[in-house]
Amino acid sequence: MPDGYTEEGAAAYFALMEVGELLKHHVEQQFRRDGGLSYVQFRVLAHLLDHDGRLRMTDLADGVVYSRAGLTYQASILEKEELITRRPSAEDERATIVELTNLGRERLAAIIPGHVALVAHELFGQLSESDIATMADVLTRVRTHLRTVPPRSIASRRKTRPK
Amino acid sequence: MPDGYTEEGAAAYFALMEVGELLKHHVEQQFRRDGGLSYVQFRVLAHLLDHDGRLRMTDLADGVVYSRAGLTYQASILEKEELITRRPSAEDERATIVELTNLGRERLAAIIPGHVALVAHELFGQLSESDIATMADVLTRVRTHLRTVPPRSIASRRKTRPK
DNA sequence: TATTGTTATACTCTATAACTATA
DNA sequence: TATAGTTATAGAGTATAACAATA
Repeated sequence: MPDGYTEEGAAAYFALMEVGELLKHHVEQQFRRDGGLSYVQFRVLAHLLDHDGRLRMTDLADGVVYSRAGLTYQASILEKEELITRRPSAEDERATIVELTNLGRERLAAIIPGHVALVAHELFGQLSESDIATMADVLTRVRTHLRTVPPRSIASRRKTRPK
Repeated sequence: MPDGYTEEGAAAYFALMEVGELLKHHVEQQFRRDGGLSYVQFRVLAHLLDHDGRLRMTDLADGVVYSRAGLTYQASILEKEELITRRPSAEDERATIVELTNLGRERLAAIIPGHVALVAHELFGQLSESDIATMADVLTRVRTHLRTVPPRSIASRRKTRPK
């Protein structure tokens, strides 16, 4: 058995996974209630907002960690609701530029305050500032480690089980 | 804005959610590879193992946090693979007792060592013992807080948005 | 040839509602 | 009446492979 496996480690792992799931469930409901968006859809819009409101499909797919086909599916829904637009890129005509519309920004604005309040209540509710600081530090390190894998949009290049 | 929202808090939240997702993705692949089970299916079997190998459907659904209908779907798959059995309860003939078979135990045994190794590597890899202790403490507290909601198997009783 | 994005398709998972049987 | 479980069904999300267009 590799070292690192302890009762406390197991407790941390189980709690981490369950907290992630429960929190996601709460957040999903809030997204749906306040903005009629699914979890993924919110993330797509939020990621656009974080990148000046425009990104290429592939970059957006990598950012939100989805396959390009999966993003095309979500993008067509969001486009139908006029929360984003899609148009060919001027520099590279293969590429599609996704752009957040004003309606998309409004939708985010309708969701974000409640989202912040929810997380503040559910997650930070009973935690001290030093707890939060430790969590941020520790989890950021783990995330960096976990990210050491190729993005999914080029997953077809992997060599495992080509079948 | 509610207090509790800080840059560090946001960092902790985003990292928490992403770590949960990435870790789940890695773990899912390992379950599939080493035992041909999905994430949920593993959890169903593992939850049974944690309860002397037998539980009623409803209790199993609550334990794994799924609707009864969803569990019936998974149970029929697991039963077909002979990893569990289902039979009516003797005390309450409405109830179904789910029982882990030897094959089910073997399947778990084929998965668990790799699972432990994976988590030890991916999650605990670069964390100190005190980091882990803090995580266990903090996240257990949050989990307790988040669990303050009725289990999903009786979700039909809620009074919000009866529609 | 490689890359971008879309389409077609199939599959997994989940939830709702209707139903049966038992308490 | 209420509870346990199943079934039917519908919907969301994801992945794979094949494809067209462009680099």
